[in-house]
Order: sequence, then C-alpha cells, then structure tokens
Amino acid sequence: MFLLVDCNNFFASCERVFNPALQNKPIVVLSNNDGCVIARSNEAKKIVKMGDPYFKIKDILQENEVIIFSSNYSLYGDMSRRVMLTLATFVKDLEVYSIDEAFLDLEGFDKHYDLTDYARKIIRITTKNTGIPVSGGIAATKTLAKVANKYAKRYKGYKGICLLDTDTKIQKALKLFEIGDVWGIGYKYDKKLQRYGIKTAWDFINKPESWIRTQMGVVGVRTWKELQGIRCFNLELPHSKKSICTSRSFPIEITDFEILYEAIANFAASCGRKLREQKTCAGTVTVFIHSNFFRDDLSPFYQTRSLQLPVASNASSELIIAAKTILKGIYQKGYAFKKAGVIVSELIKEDEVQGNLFYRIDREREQRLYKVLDMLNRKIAPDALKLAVQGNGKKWALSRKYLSRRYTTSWDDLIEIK
DNA sequence: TCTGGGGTCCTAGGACCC
DNA sequence: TCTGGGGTCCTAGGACCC
Repeated sequence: MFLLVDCNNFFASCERVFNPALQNKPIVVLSNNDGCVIARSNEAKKIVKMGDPYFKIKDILQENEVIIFSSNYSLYGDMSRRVMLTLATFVKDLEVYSIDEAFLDLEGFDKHYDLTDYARKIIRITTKNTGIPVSGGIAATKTLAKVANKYAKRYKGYKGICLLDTDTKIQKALKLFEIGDVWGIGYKYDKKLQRYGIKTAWDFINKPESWIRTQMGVVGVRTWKELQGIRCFNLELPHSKKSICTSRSFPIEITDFEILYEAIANFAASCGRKLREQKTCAGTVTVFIHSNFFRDDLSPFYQTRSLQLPVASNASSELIIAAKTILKGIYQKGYAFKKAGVIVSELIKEDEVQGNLFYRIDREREQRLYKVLDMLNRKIAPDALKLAVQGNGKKWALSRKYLSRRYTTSWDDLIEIK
C-alpha cells in the first residue's frame, strides 16, 4: 500500500506556524510579483478562487479582511524539508513528490500495524514536529491514494487519514468522485469526458480500455488501470532534473536591451547555481522572451532560440555568455517584453562531461571559483557574490509587498521573544 | 494506371502535475 | 496600472537511413 501525505493549505500553513494570530483567519498567498492567488487557507477558499489575479479581487479581499502574503519560498522550502525529514523517519522508502506531498511505501506494514492507526501516528507527529497540519490517503495505487487523500481532507470524520482497501469502499469512493478531480485528468480531458457523459471516476473505469486508449492514449489507460487497483506507477527514487528553467514576469514592460540582458544574465546565473547543486552540466542553453500576452491591443510576440555549448557547463559565466549571444539574435527593438527566461537542458553528470579538442578552458580553476562563490552565497545571502553583469536588479525587480520573514533560514529574521 | 517495407531521430505541440 | 514558476511525458509528423 501507498500512503500519500499532503500538507493542508501548505503555503498558508507555513505563514501560520510563526504567527499564531493567523489561526482561523482567512489567508491568501500570492504568486511572484503579487500576481495571482496560489494558496488559500480553508477560510479563504470560500472567498476567492485559485489563480484569481490579485488586482481583480483586491476589494473582495479587503471587505472580508483576508490577510495577504507575497510568496516566501525560502520559508516554504525549508518547512517542506522539515516535513519530509520527519516523514522519512517512519518508512524505509519515500518519494518526495512535490513541495508539499510525499508518497510513503507501506509495503509489509499491515503485518504489524493497523494501517490507519499507524498513518494517524505519522501525521500527528509530523504536525507536532513542524507545526504544519497534514493529511493522508492509503491505497494500493498512487492514483487511488490521491483519491483517498481528498476524502481525508474533505471529511473531518476520517481524522486525517482515509484508507481505501476493499472493493466496496473503493467503489463507493469512485462513484462520488468527480472525474476532473482525478490525478491525471486535467482541464481538457475533464471537459472532453464530460461531453461523453462521464462525470465520475466510476463512469470512467466502466468505459472499455480501447475507448480510453483512442481518446487519451497510453497516459489515459494508466490512470484507468490505477483507478481499478492495477499499479502502473511505482515509487520513484530521487533523480536529477532533465531540464532546469529560471524565468520571471517583469512588473514593467521592458524595451531596453541592456535591462533585458541584465535580467537574462541573472536567470542564467540562477540556472548555473541549480545545475551545480545537483552536480550536472548543461549541453544546451535556451532563452525565451515574450510580450505581455494579456494585452489585447497588441499582437503577442514570442521569440525563443537555443545554443549548443562547445563543452557542457555549469559555470554561470559561460551560461551567461551563451545566453547573451542568443538574446542578441532574438531581441528586437521596438517591442516591449513582459516575461523572459533561460532554460538549460541536455543535462549530464558533472564528472562525465565530454571534452573538446578545439575549445579549452581551465575547468579546475573554474570549479574552484564556483565552489567558493556557492559557499559564500549559502553562508551570507543568496547572490551576496555575483558576476558584475548581473547588476543590481532594480530596474526589473519583483514586487513583493506582503513578504513575511524568513523565520527559519535567516539570522536577521529570527523571531525575538520579549 | 501502376510507386515497398522497415526503421530511427528530432521537434513542436499538447497534455498533465504541483 | 496590475494576470506565477517549474517541471514531466507522450504523440504526430517530418526528415532521414537502408
């Protein structure tokens, strides 16, 4: 059996841990640039929708005295790490599936424990250790564990844990489960299935496999099987990423090449840092820039281009040079850019990089340099030490008006007790 | 008039997840 | 005025090989 543990309203809960006055109050967390709603406390769920643009719902938030936060990923990332560390003490194998979710392998546990009791113990101790409320779903497949988890959250009676272990229970659960809420069924397939009269997960599994295959390909068939208890997804072990992206929307529209370049240089440097963190090098650098797609007075403008590096690299300086070459090729005067990003791909392990007879660079020296740079930035502050081309970021800085403190990762932000 | 059969690799786009 | 960011996998079609 799998146990899926999911943090309740994760970002909102993180904000509450260090500010208990927020208990039982409606909270929303906004995306970068304070753009739109990306997390809500239960109280706020009744008031605004996920993804609502902030500027459109400002008044509603105010009327309802909703407390607003800009996203604080230093805090959420660290709280996530704490949750995962606690969960890891209970099982041999777990897969950290996202910032707020993990699949735990309960194989064999049923011989010694009552699964529901054991899972309740897990979530009780996790909440005690971290301050984050969590809930869990247990079932034979990941997709069913996801279903179970939704029930655990939906009904208080489950006391945080829902177990789907018998055909009767599963059938009952699927009959009441909307098809669009199934893991693997997104917006498009939801609409499509609804058109064919498929409203619940139960309707879905009663379609023939061939029909699912034609309409939704092998991906759909996997979901169809998983809902019937046939395992298609196993616990995945940690692996390094296959591509890494750093991108931002700008609070203003940028027309100037130099400002855009400064932003791109920072994105490339950030990709470099992430590459070094997972000990990989990138073979290809891609840059994209685009206009404000929300403006209907202008036709959308989008440019992207890739460049193969002569030797795969994770040195920020080399990535920046490549990114600048690309940017020069795709930048066009007279256009206003609202969003840009750098993607690095064709990632290979740091120590398996293929050399190049015609392009020599002192890799050892470079590696020592970035080792020091990363170490200092970890110790002092992100980007305490950076390349001069990265500038000061003032011209394109994100707006984060409602940022809380980095309670757990910055000495300056520690709570003082009076 | 009629035009084989079997394969690989790459890319763009589309679907999904959080 | 103001609309997030970061990923994965699959598929179809085109180009190529013999």
